[in-house]
Amino acid sequence: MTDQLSSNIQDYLKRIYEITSGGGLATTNQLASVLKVSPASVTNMVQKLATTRPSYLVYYKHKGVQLTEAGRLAALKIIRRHRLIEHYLMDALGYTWDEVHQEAEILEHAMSPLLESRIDAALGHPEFNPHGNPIPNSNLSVPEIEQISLNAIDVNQTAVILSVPHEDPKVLRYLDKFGLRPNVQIKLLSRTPYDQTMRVQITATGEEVIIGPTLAEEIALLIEE
Amino acid sequence: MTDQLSSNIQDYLKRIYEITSGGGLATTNQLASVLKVSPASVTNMVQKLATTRPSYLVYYKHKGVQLTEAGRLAALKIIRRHRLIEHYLMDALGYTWDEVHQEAEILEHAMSPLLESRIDAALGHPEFNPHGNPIPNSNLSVPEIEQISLNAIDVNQTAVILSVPHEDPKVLRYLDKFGLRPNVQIKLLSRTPYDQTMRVQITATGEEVIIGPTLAEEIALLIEE
DNA sequence: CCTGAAATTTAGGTTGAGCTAAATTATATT
DNA sequence: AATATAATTTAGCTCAACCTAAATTTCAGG
Repeated sequence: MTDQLSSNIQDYLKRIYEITSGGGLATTNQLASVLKVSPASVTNMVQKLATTRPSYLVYYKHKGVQLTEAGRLAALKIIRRHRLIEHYLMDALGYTWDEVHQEAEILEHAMSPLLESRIDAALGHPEFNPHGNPIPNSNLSVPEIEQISLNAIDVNQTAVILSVPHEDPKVLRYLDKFGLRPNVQIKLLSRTPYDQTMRVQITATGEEVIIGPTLAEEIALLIEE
Repeated sequence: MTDQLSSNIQDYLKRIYEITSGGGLATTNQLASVLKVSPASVTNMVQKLATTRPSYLVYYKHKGVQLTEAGRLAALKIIRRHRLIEHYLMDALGYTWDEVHQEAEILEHAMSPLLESRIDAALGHPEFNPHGNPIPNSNLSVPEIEQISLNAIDVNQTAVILSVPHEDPKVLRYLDKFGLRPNVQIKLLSRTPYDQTMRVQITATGEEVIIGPTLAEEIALLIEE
C-alpha cells in the first residue's frame, strides 16, 4: 500500500468505485466497456487486484467485484485529485466546464501529494467542484448531500441542478447550451406518460427545455423544500 | 511526428539536448548515467530513435548522438513545459525553489497544449523562469542571454546569478542557504591559485561565502558592465 | 603500435498490460 | 429444463522498455 499504484490500476479502481457507488457490484462487461479493454483482460486484472496484499477488491466469480476498504481509499484519493484539478483549472486558469474533464483524467495520475494540498488550499478546501461533484477531503471522507435524478421528481416541483456527472464534452456542451448546468434552478413543467419526455423550465430565464429520460438520468438535483 | 511521444522517449531527447547544448555529442555512457539505465539499453534505444521516420537523432556509432531538427523541437517542447511548470508552481502555488524540479519532471509529461498555453498566458509569456533558465516560446525559439560560469570571472568583478541549473534539491537548498540564488548580485573577492577556491560576497547583505570550483561550475552568471 | 576504456553486439530473460479465439461454465429467465 | 447471456479459462501472441553476461569491436592516448 506504500508505493504508488500505476495509472491503469488507479483507473480500474476509480471506475469500480463509480459503478458501485449506488451499491451492488461492478461486472466484467461494465468495466470492459468503460475502460475500453476486453472482458478477458478485465477478468485477468481483477483477479490480480483481488489477490494482492492488501487486496483492493473482492472478486465474486461470475458476479462482479466490489472494492475493499483499501480499494475504496485508493479510488477516493484519485477522485479527490480529479475533482480538485477540475475545480482549479476552471477557477485559476479559465477552463470551461467541458474542457476540464479530459485534462483532469491525465493530470490526476501525475499529481503529487504536495501539489494536491497546494491546490486544495488555493481553492479554500472546497467540498464540491464546479461540476457539483463532492470532493473527498484530505482524510478521504466524502461530503454528503441529498441528491436525486431529474427522472425522480414530480411535476411542478422546483429543484437546483447539483451536478452533471457525465464526462463527454459534447453532452456537457449540449446541456449547457440549454442552460442546464450546476447551480441552476429549474422547475419540472410536465412529463408525458409513455416516453417520459419532460418539459423543464429554467427559473432564471423562463426558458423551456425538452429532455428525454436517458439524458435526464445524467442530471442530479437538489430538491428545494 | 503527429502522435505523442512516450515519456521515456521525451526523457531521452531532453537529456540529449541538455548534454549537447554546449556543442558536441552525447555519449552512451553519459546518457546511461543520467537516465539511470544500462549502456546497452541506451544503444538500443538510440538506434531506434535514429531510424524512425522522422528520425529524432543521428547516431555516430562509437561516438555518440546528436539531435536532428525534429529531435531538437521535441526536446524544446518538453523543456518549455518543464520550465513553465516550475515557474507557475512558484508563482501561483507557493512552491519553493528546491521543490519545483521534481514536480515538473512528472507534470511535463502530462501537460496538454491547452494547459501549456493557459499557464504561459497566466505568467505573461515569460522568457525565463525563476531558476533563470530560458523558456522556449510557443514557436520553440529560445531566448538568448550571455552567460558565464562563476569559475570564469575575474577577482573583484561583479555579476548577477542568472541560474543554477542543478537539479538536486539538496544542492539547491545548500546554495540557497548562503544566499546563492538567481537574481542575486555577487562580487568575487578572491580565488586561491592552487585549488581555485573562491570567496564570494553577496552584495545585498555583505556576507561572504566560500565556494569550490566544482560547485561554482553550477552557477551561471550575467556579467554587469 | 599497444592497450585500456568505451561502445556494441549477441543471446536470452523479465515485466506489465494488453490482445485473440475457442471452449467451457455459470447464471438468470422463460 | 432449456436457453441465451455473461463470465471464465486456456493457450498463445504482442509490444515496449528494460535487464544481464559475455564476447567483440572501435577508438584514442601514451
